[in-house]
Amino acid sequence: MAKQLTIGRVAALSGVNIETVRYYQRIGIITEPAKPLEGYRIYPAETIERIRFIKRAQELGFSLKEIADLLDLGDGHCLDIMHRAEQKRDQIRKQIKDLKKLKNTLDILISSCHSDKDPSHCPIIETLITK
Amino acid sequence: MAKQLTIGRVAALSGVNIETVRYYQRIGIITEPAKPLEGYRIYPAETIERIRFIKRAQELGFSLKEIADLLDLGDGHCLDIMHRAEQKRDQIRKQIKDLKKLKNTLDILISSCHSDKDPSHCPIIETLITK
DNA sequence: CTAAACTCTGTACCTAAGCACAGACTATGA
DNA sequence: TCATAGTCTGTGCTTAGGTACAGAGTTTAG
Repeated sequence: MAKQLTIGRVAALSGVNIETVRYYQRIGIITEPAKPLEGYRIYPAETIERIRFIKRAQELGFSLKEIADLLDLGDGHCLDIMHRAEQKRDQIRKQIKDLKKLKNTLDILISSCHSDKDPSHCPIIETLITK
Repeated sequence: MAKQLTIGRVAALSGVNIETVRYYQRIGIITEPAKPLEGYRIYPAETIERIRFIKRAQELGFSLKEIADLLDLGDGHCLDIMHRAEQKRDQIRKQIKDLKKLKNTLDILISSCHSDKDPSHCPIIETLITK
């Protein structure tokens, strides 16, 4: 019998831990094949594609929940998908903005240390305490 | 008897949930006063300052673990504190860089949708599937 | 004095994205 | 044939930062 796609092979071929495959099944983001009366479950090759899809979408910053939505959209209209991507981009934009503000604050605090010559008095701690 | 600082007042005055105070005690980031033989625990006023410190440091992007370290540094040298702040700034810098890259990728994908006139074929899905 | 409000203690739950493992079963290679 | 390796099922643990009780005791305001 030719090598069938059991769960371990699916995991190896898609580059994830076997428990991750099971986890994806539990949360319903991939389908668990029916268990044959004897032997192990056999997976269709598309499962591997699907897991790779999930992993790449994760790299784009999508959560598994969001990816589930994307997958439900299935062969939906390009406009829908684009809309999700735009929302995600807006989220990321906002995150970048917040982080820049944070960095700015830290920059100011750090440079106030540089200009301070007394080692026992720290402008950062000062700022954290009084406000 | 004048109003004593019980846990509920500490929480109210420092602007956090009462359970948050208990949580901070559990993880050892603030000290739980000894329980008197009768009555409730009474907190020193410094506890309020400490919680405010923690909250402000959180706003600067520090985790509770990192804040615990900061607090352990106590009246440490300004240079040490500055060093922590610099490390945090570097982390944030990297985060910003990663997010920008992500945004860039999304920008490209989104604009490829705009230029595509077939609604049943989506360049984003295409990109996620094939790679 | 009594009811309402508060505290204490311990435990369980939440999200997100998995990882670990025990015990039973099954398949495969030599 | 038999050891090794893989699968199945169920459950519990992880990080981070909390929140949400229940049930018992305590304090306080009216």
